[in-house]
Amino acid sequence: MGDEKRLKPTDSELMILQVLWNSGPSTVREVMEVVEKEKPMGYTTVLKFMQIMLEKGLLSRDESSQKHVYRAAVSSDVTKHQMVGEFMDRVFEGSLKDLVVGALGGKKVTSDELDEIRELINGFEGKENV
Amino acid sequence: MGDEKRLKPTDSELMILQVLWNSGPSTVREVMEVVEKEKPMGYTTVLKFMQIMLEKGLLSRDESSQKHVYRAAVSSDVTKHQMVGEFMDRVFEGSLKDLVVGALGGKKVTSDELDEIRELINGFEGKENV
DNA sequence: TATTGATTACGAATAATTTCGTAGACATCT
DNA sequence: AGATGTCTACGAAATTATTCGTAATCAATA
Repeated sequence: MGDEKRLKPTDSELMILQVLWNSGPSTVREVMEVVEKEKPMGYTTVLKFMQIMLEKGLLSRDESSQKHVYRAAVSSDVTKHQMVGEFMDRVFEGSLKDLVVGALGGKKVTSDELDEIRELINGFEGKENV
Repeated sequence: MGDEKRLKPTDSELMILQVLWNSGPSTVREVMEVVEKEKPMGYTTVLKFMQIMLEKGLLSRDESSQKHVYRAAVSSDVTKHQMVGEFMDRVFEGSLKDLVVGALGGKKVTSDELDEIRELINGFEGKENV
């Protein structure tokens, strides 16, 4: 069953994953062009990260062309779920409620957002246990 | 108004803050004894962190006794709120809804927890703006 | 085939974080 | 006073993350 690997992508690694999740399989240059808008970063820097991520198993690549095409080897859903789980443990001692309080606290939230979340919660009711 | 300082306590710094938030003002040894249960760490390591945090303004201390007594200089609420804000931006591109989906996703959640959160959301209704 | 342009591979510099050894200060107890 | 134990200060090693320069490779093309 499930492999309990604990991924903890660094900030830079996460940025790259986000691009691949959003845009699908891409070359280093394509990733770099998107990343650069957010955070200026040389081509070889991005390349290096992606090579490291390949070794770690965060990415896979197609080398059939001279321009290697990378793709995320971990899913957005699973990775983000793991990350929020870790974060919740670390910052809110595992309390989902406190996480939500923290996210809402002091902030202006539109009632549309609240509605959306309410729906989510309701949609979850009933399937608490696998 | 408001100082827009972006705190980003490291993992170790957060652990120390958590102890001080939970236990109140404490000596290095007291903090160390709590921290150690979670993560083995030498006395001088904890001391060093607390000295660094003092410089950064995360802690303040009372030096009137030979055993310095440290206290958190940043509030739990504000710090955690900032942290979850940053996290939400970084991982979920700012979407509160996606954060909640991520936290719930694939997980077993008790209906008590769901109830709590529903209440929270309801309690928030109405005061969306300031 | 030589030149140009883009790519990957590699190694290493820099920076940030974590870790701890050692020295000196201070109090307590013989 | 001298020995012991606990404390702080300081510096620096070790580790992890970020950054990029340089060389080698490959393809298109002049």
